[in-house]
Amino acid sequence: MDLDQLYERLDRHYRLTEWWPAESAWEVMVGAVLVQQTAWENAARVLDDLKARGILTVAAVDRMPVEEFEGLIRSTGFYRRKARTIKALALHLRQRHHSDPCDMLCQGPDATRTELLSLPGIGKETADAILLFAGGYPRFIAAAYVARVLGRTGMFLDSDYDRLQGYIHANMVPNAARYAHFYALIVHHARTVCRSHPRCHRCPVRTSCPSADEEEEEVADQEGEHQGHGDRDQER
DNA sequence: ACCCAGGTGGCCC
DNA sequence: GGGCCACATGGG
Repeated sequence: MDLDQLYERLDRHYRLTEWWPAESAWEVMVGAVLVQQTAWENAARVLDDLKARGILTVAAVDRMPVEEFEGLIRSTGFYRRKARTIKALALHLRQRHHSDPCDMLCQGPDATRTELLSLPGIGKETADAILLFAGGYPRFIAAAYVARVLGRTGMFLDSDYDRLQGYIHANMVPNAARYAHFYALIVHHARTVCRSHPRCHRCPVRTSCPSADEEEEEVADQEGEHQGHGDRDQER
């Protein structure tokens, strides 16, 4: 199995229609920070709240005291660090790019990436998410989920960020829309099926996966989806 | 009461 | 170059 085959099979199986809803480059940037080590639903709630308050703008965040912003994003976890990161990003955009995210992005992927990585709290993954989803540049996000899925299928066993990203870039046509879609498929697949404890019995690529665990009991086979919490009567 | 979540940076060797 | 840790809330 190669990357294109994995992509086709995940696409045919999951049929995702949207993966990073955002109405502006700034919304992508804020979302990329808020979603760090957090479920997307938590970040999305905060984004909706900021939007409803009319403060999902560079200028509004830039003017706001950091303590106030912390309170607004608290439910996404790591809120002190994330608040400082987003404030630093807003300050950087005001000082260097007329508070316009697109003014930074239009410099091109390499210059933009260097600037993003110079900011506290923005690492390779967050920078590449911004480049891909806000800038439309074909940079694949070599997240932990990607390493897990490609590792289990045996396609690529190295989880080092740069080497993993290099593998994707070298083995897939560098098309931003395709990268974004493929990334979304892998994230969805890793969260629902290829989890820490994988559910191989419902995996669309199990016949091509050397890690597939055939003898998975059929417990949750039907769509019942009751999470029983293994909390049965303890003593025998 | 666990484990996991669309990471990053600091410190250690 | 890796391994460990703090950062923090929310959901299953």
